[in-house]
Amino acid sequence: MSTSDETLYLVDGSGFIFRAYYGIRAPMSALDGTPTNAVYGFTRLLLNVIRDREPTHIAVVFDPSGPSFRADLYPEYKANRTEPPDDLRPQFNLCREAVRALGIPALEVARYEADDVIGTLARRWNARADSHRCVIVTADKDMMQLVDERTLLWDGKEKETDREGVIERFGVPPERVIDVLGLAGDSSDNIPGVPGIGEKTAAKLLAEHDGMEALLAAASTIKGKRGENLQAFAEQARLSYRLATIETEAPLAVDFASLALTPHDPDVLAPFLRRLNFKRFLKEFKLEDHAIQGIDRSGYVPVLTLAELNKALGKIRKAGRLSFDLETTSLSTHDAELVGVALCWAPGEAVYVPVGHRYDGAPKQLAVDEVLAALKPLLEDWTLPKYGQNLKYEWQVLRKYGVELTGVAADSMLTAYLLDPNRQRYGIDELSLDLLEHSMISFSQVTGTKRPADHEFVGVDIADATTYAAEDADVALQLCDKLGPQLAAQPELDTLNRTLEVPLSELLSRMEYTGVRVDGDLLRAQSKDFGARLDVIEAAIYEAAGGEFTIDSPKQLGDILFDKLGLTPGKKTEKGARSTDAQVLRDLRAEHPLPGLILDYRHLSKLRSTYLDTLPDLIHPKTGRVHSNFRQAVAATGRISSSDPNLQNIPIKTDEGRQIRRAFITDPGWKLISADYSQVELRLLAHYAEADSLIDAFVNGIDIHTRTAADVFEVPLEKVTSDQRRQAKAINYGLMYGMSGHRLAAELGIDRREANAIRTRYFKTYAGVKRYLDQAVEEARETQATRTLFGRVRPLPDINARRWHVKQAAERLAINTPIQGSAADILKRAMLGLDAALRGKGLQARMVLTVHDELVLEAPEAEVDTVKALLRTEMEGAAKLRVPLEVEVGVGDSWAEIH
DNA sequence: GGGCGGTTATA
DNA sequence: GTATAACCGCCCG
Repeated sequence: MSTSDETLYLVDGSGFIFRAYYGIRAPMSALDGTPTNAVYGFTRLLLNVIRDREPTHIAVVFDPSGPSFRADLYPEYKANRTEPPDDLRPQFNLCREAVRALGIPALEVARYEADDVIGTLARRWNARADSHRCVIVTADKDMMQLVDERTLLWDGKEKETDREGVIERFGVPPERVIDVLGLAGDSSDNIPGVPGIGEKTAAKLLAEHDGMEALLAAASTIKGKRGENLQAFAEQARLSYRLATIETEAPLAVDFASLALTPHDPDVLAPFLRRLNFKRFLKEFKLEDHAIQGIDRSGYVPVLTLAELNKALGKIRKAGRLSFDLETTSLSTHDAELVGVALCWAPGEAVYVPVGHRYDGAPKQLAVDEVLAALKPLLEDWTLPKYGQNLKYEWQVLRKYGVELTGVAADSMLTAYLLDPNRQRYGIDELSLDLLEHSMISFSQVTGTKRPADHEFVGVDIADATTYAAEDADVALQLCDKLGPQLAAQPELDTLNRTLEVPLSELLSRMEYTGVRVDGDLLRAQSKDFGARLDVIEAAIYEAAGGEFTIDSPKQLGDILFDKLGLTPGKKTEKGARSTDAQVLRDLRAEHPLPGLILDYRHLSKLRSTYLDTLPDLIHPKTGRVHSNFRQAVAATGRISSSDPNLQNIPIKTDEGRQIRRAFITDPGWKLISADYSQVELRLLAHYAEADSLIDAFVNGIDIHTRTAADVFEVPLEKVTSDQRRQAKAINYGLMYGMSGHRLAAELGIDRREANAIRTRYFKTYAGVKRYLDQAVEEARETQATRTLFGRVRPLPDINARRWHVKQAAERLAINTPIQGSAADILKRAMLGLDAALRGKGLQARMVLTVHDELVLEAPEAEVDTVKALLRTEMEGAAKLRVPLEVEVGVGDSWAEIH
């Protein structure tokens, strides 16, 4: 075999995990949220070794989990080590996985530390042939005792340590390193050594004596305390010497051939890197598009004839279930035309029915009408369970074609969301990768082009489209099959899925489809007006600043304010720059005219760019309406979010902003009706806390902040000042967010002592609130999760974190999530109840917007009174709490007229 | 063009 | 102090 010039790299695995952990403080996490900073740094090191150092052989050695033989010699050995931090613990095994994924042998020997295994291997390796070299990759100085002519240390970066390096570091050659450690001890390993002797002294003494034993023998000739200690602690020095000695004859059987460096297997490495979200490495290895053949795609068949379609439908009927996915020309449902339908009835068994592929040489396909006619009975059969991913979209497209999808058993996206609402994304690709460990074929792999654009699927080859589309339906089914049992194991979540989220996705599909009417001309006119005002402010800003600059750049603005004008900087931004946010600018208004002008500019500019200039372009030409996307699997608390455009942050607080709501209108003869819950979150707090005084106020319709002020400041209700009410309001809201005393003080503009006094009085009056806050945190600690009134669960992995601020943040979630989440559940229940009532009565009225505690409907004028009554009943009856739920309803021709 | 920091709109 | 979405500038590849 090979005999010359081989180099073995031995990596101190355990040591580098800690170094990577403390070296990379930036938060990083895998797809499932596991922290990965240490794994990343560790993997980077391994890559550096392989790429830059070109080893012929390599092994990574880890410390065993149990105690080493040294603990038998000395029970205190390494007894000073603290437990690894919580966010490091899960990374140990991931690092071992990383080693395996790179095709590198990982070694671990019970009762022998990594040092011993490395020492043993190094000696045996060098004994094989004169030409062999060994490089120990470590940052541990103790390893220096192993250095010789053919063994050197490397720190993983630049520094190499040979014999000269050891003498430089310790003042003694490698063979005397153990003597130094025996005398000086090693605080990191809890090796005692001799009191009063450190490394420098040890080296000095050893220069005069031939080794530690010789020194100890001559101890009586050394004067002073040092000599006394050397005599008194001679045994301790000998013990330390033994502890510090790396065992080079550890019992292990290693075939060096198995340590030869082999190329990694992309089928192993790619999924690992994906799971850990190491995009950088995927790129470096050019593995971005590497597919894992986790799912067999051979069962995917295109369907081009009616006979084939009917055969597939027979299989679906026989299987008794159907997962499907629609391919269309556009993600915007009002523009979407069917291009094909994927149908799957069992894992791996799916067909793709193209109906609209147009390209040179495209085969004749079934007509969309005949396909839908054949599918309609199945899609509308409520006894045939349907599955899919984000069926909210399918509902809309099918509705366009006159098909009313019924009998949805599960939506993989919603199921995954209920089981873990903390995920960042619920795309089918990621769910597949993460939960099925299957990498789906990407659009780019199918088409060779980057991203799907409108109409692009039309030109995709049917064979490719079959793979792509059928896989979507297949994976959705497999996800549902995998997650379904997990959901069923939690009855409350299962109920939420069946009775709340799935029906709601259908309702949201109708709301999106309907959209809301927006007066584009009005917005454009307002934009013009704002533009003129902004021109004036802009000129004044340049005047005040003494020159032109990019006002929208916080960086440039900061330079002007704090350097050029010399104003007093306030708080810092996250990255350490001087903040120019509204709070800072308000505080600076007394110093200079510029900050006030910037505030005015920002206000108008924000409104113009976000609403006035954007909304008119989002009015759909066919409907004259804006169709927002109501997203059901985004907010970890259970709220619905809105995007493209976000209609949940339309201004209301300022008069100028509120004008924008004048553009939200409805059709002639119709009215907008808005209903919002009055202080639903505070009512939930009162309910949870069973706080009598709060409950009493809600029951009797007393203003809750006034009541709180009366209780806390010990004055009669009618004597509460507006300032006291304002303070009470800040407390009530602050508590729901888990606010600190420090922040309360800042909020109220009082000092900490006063704030604490107010806090104390509050908790004395509302002992139940204190009890709730404590209980919420306590329960979260025990269950590592928090839940809403209706059983929606949010895992809180950080609730027992070691790091104070991390734990603190989780505690605030434990307090706030049940409140915000229960409010979200209640609104969702109300939406479904209201929808059922409207349909039951055959009314034309329909929901158009949902804004956390508010519902906006449009209704023919004749229905307004009925709808108002239904809104009250359904919203107030959506939950039975210890306090009544109250709803305020308003009617108008525009959204601005209502509140 | 993508990603991120800073800022601000809402409940 | 909770939950979002979206804009702009700026730096990067």
